[in-house]
Amino acid sequence: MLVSTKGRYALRVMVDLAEHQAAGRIPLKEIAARQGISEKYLENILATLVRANMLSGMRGKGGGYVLMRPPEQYTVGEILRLTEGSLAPVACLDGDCKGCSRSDECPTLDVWKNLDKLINDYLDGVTLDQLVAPNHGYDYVI
Amino acid sequence: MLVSTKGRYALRVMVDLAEHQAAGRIPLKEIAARQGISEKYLENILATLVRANMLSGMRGKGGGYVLMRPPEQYTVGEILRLTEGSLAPVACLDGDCKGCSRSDECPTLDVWKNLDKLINDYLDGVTLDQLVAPNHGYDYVI
DNA sequence: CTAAAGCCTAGTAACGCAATAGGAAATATA
DNA sequence: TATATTTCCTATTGCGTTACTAGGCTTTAG
Repeated sequence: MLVSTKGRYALRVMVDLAEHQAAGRIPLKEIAARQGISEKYLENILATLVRANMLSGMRGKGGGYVLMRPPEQYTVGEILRLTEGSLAPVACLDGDCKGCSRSDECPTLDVWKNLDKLINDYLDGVTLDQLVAPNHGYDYVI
Repeated sequence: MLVSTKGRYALRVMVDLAEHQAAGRIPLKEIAARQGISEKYLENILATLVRANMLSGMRGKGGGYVLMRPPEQYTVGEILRLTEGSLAPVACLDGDCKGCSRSDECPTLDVWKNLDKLINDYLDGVTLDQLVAPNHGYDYVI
C-alpha cells in the first residue's frame, strides 16, 4: 500500500479545511466528527501538518486550525510526502536501500525510477482547490 | 511502500530466467546465488509463480525452472500483482475498504482511482523482454 | 540406490501501522 | 481570577504484515 490511513486522512482533512475556510478556525473536534475519524488519531496527523507550517493551530477557546495558504497552493504530493514520509514505490529509492550494491547492474531499477516519477508528477499536479466540491466555501446555495 | 521485496525479487528472477533461457532449466540454487537472495525465501516466491503457471518447475536431477512463455508475453504488472496480491495505492481500492460508506461523497476518491490507473497502465505496458540486457540470451559476446 | 532438485507446511522475529492514554500549556470569556 | 475549551506533547499498546528460517517429503536422472 503506497498511501496509508495517515496520508488519506491528512488529505481529507486538508480538503475539509479548504471547504470551510469561510468559517475561520475549525476545532479538531468538528473535523473529526465530520470526517468520522478518531479525535486522538487526528491529533497526530494535524500536529505533523502544523509542524510543517501547512496549517496553523491555535489553542484555547475559539481556537482551531486554518490553512496557511490558499488551497491552490497546496499539492496533493506535498501533503502525502509529508505525512507518509515518502512516496517511493520501492525501498530501493528510499534512503535505506539507496546505494544497493547491485544498482549499477540492476535491470529493474529504471522501472522503479520511472514509476516513482510518474506517481510524484501526477500527485504534484493535483492541487487542493481541485478537490473542493463546487458548492463549498460558500454558506449559501443558489 | 507499493512493492515489497517479494515483488522486487520476483521481477528480478523473471528477468534472470529470461536472460538465461538458452541454458534450459535453471535450478533455484543458481538463481539465488546469482541474485544474492536467500534460497529458502526464493522458494516461496517461485512457488507462487509456478502455481500461477508463469513458470514451470521440474524436480529431480537436471530439474529447475523455465519460463512458460516468451519474455515479451509477460508484463511487469501481472508479475507484481501476482506476487504482491494487489497494486492498489490505497486500501479504498482494495477489497477491504471497497464500499467505504463515504465513497459517494469522498472528494479524494478520484485521485486514488486516477493514480491506480496510472500505476497499473504503466506497469502493464512494460514487458519482460524490455528488461533483458542486450547481450544476454546468447552465450557469447561479439 | 542415490544425489539433486523442487514442493509443502509451519514457525518466528522484527517492524510499521492504527489507535489510545494522560496530562501540560495556552486562550477566551464570565 | 476561575473555568471551559482547545491545542500540544510524549508514550504505549495491540495487531497484522513482512522477511525469512526450519524440516521434511516427493520426484527424477544416472
